[in-house]
Amino acid sequence: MNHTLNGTQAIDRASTLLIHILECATPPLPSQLSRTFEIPKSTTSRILSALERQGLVRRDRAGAFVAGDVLTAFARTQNQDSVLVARMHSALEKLAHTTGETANLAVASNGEMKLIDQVDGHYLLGATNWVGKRIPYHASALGKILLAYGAATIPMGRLEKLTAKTITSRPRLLSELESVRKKGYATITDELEEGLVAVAAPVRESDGRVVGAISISGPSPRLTQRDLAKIGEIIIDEIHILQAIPDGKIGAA
Amino acid sequence: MNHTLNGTQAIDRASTLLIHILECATPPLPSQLSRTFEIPKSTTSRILSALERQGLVRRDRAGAFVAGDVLTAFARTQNQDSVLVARMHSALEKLAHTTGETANLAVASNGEMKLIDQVDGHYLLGATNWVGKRIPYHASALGKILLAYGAATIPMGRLEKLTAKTITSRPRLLSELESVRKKGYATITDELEEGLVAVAAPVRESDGRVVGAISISGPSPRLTQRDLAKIGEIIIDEIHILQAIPDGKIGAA
DNA sequence: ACAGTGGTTCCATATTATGGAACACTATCT
DNA sequence: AGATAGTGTTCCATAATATGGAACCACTGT
Repeated sequence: MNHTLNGTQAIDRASTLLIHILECATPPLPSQLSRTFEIPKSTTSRILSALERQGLVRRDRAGAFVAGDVLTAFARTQNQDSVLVARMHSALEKLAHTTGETANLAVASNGEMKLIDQVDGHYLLGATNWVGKRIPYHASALGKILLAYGAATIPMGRLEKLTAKTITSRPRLLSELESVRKKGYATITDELEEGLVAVAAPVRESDGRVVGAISISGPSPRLTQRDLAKIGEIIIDEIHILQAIPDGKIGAA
Repeated sequence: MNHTLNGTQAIDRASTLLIHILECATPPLPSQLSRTFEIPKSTTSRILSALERQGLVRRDRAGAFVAGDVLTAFARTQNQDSVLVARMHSALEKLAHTTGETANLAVASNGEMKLIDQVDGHYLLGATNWVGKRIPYHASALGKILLAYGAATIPMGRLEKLTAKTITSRPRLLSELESVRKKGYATITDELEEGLVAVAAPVRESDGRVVGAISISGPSPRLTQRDLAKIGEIIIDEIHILQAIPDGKIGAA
């Protein structure tokens, strides 16, 4: 009975059960899981015990399985974005309006950058919708900010070369980050995509921690290096104004 | 070389890797995982491929591992609470003020009820902090509401008997839910804890879907059945008033 | 009291996961 | 350029490990 070609029957079964538990609206009992996936009672029980021991699943009062603490904790870390979006959206709008270019808000999320809000400028040629896209740290203005201020760490492994101008050497990236910290803003020129330039500045939590970044990006013919520098300062000012407003803690759990 | 006493080496190793990936700030490469957990390269690679195939993990551009789509989707479903808390907090405050008793807000979350906000009344004897506590559907007023209006489904397995008065028979629970729908509110009397009574009413999304419930609870000597009925109506009114206010969509991603 | 359902533990069995070796690829150093 | 070190994947013989039937408890509801 060679079901799977590769040697991962146990892990495949465990994963299937785990995923089903996560996606199921009403927590399944061991017996149901056993029947649904045609895995013998005893095996099902053993797998679930293992997952439970690791904290990936948990039993509710009735013995049915729900997501475990490890996963709920993970979920919490993922979704602290909406507050930031709400707080910064007006800044994005104002920046997009005054510059005419596209404004973006990004946060560092588990290794990759997450773009969580965008306001388009009034030009026809401009950045397309980036929200949800995955963009590498080292080739974007937003990413350089997050790296420079410790909101993210330089990823392991190769630094992917996206264009001829992309920074792929670690020493060069480090010195670039140093200069970002000196200026207070970060720029890219053709490093992410040919003809695309951008400038970004940090968004801070009330305790000073950098938790995100805001950028303005557009085509290089329209934005000179001088423009970028000027816009960099404008972004910084705009964020400062917003952050002067005290915001009480919202929400409970 | 019998490492584990139970027969779950593969699952244990896979879980360990998965959890490490979720908790790691910077995504680990296969080689690092292999070294950290002293699992041979080949085995590590095979396990990671299996997890990737299932969508539990994903590779970033550099080949390092981050949480997969299944898990990020799960995270999204978990945290849509904060909006509701923000919208309903003032209602809780008003209810706690007018009744003097403790007000709670709950949502249905993956099988178990999640209490996400609470405002205490002015009595010294009252409900303690419930936020974060896990309370079964069938023995709480909030839970009965969520069940009655389809925001949650009756859990599989036994209905735990918490006190002598807890409803533990499924037919009885069904008829109770029927009567809840007739009245528009739900009550409990000594069913969750001896001497504790509560009344709850549904919170609806703009499309009419019930997504949560608000309750008032206190000691039975202070709240008669008549009081509960009256408060039930008050809660319903209060929620109606708030929900008349239109709320624009917030946030982007 | 008894049948029925659900869950866990046990243990002999062989299926399945294991890990060393060989291979392929890329960047860094000389 | 050529050499080297570090990484990731595939292959395959081996035995360690996961498997699942059966026995055993525990609990309801009839």
